[in-house]
Amino acid sequence: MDAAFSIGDLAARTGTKVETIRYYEKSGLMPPVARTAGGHRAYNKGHLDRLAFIRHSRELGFPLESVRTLLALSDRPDQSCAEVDKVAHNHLRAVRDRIARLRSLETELVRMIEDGRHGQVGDCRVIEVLADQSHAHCLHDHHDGKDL
Amino acid sequence: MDAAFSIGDLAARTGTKVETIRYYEKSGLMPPVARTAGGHRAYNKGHLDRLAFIRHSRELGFPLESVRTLLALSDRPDQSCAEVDKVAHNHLRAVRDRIARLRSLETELVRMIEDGRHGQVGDCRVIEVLADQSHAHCLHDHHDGKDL
DNA sequence: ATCGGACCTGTAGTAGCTATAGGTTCAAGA
DNA sequence: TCTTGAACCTATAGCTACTACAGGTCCGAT
Repeated sequence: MDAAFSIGDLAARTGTKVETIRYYEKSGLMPPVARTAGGHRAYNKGHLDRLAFIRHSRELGFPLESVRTLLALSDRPDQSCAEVDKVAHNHLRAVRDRIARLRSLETELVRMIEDGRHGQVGDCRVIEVLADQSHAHCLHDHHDGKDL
Repeated sequence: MDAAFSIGDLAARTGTKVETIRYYEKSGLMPPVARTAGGHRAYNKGHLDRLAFIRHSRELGFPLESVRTLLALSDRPDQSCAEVDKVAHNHLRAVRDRIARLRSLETELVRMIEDGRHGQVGDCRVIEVLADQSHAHCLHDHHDGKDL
C-alpha cells in the first residue's frame, strides 16, 4: 500500500509538466495507470521512479526511442549492461557529431561576419556571401540537415 | 526574356527537393510564380537566385524566420548592413549556446559511461545513474529543452 | 453547499521538411 | 501522330517531443 500520487504530484516532484506526463503515457513510456472513482490518475512510488528515470534520460539528451530501450533494459538488470553501454555510446557519438557540425557552422558564420567587417562601408558582404552563386563559401560537409 | 526553369530544374541546380521548394512557396519564402498552360510552375533566373540564397542561409543554420528577414533586407541593400549583422550575430550566439550545452552534455555522458567502466562487472552504473533519485549527477544547467 | 483549482479528453500547433496518394501534363521516341 | 513514362500538380499525413488550448468534470477546503 503505497501512498497515491496525483499527476500534479508527479509533475512537481520531477519538474515535468502535467501534459508531458500524459504525453508519455499516450506514447507508451508511462503505463496506463489506476484511476480514482472520478477518473483521476493515481500513481505510486514505482511510477514516480519511472518518470524520474525518463526525465534524467531526457536531460542527457536521449531520444524517447532510446529511453524506451533503456527502460526495457533496466527491467532485466542481468546481462543488460553491454546493451545499455551501446545505447549510451551511440548517443555520445551523436552528440559529438552535432558538436562537430555546429563548430564548423560557427567557423563559417564567423568568417562571413568578419568578412563583412573588412569590406568598405555600404556594401554588405554577409548578403553577398549568402547570395553567392559560386558556392565557394559553402560548408563542404553536406549533411542531411536533420539538425544543423 | 529569360529561359524558364521547371521546379525540377531549380531543385537540381540548388540541391533542394522539389517538395521543399513547394513548401517554401507555401510558407511565403518563394513567391507564387507564373504557370504554364498546364499549371506547371515556370521559374526564371531571379527565382533561382532567391532559392540559392535561401539554401545558403539554411546551410548556415539560419531558421526560416531569419531567412525571411535576410531576404527582405537583401532587397534594399542601402542601410541594411547593420540589421543583417544583427541577425547574423544573433544566430552566431544561438549556435555558440547550443555548442556549450552540447559540450556539458557530452561531459555528463562521458562521466556516466566512465563511471560504469570502473564499477564491478554485473551491475550497470549507467542505469543506476539514470535512476538516481538524488539527482546528484544531473546537469545544473536546467534549460528549457527546446533543443538538447 | 460552494468555489476555485486541479484534473479529464481531444485536438491543434510548433520547425522544417518528407512522403505518400491520386491524378494531370509534358516531351521524346516510334 | 500517338504513346508512354517521367515529371508535374494538389492535398494530406507523418516525423520529434512536447505545449497549449477548449470545454467540461472532480476534489478538497471552507
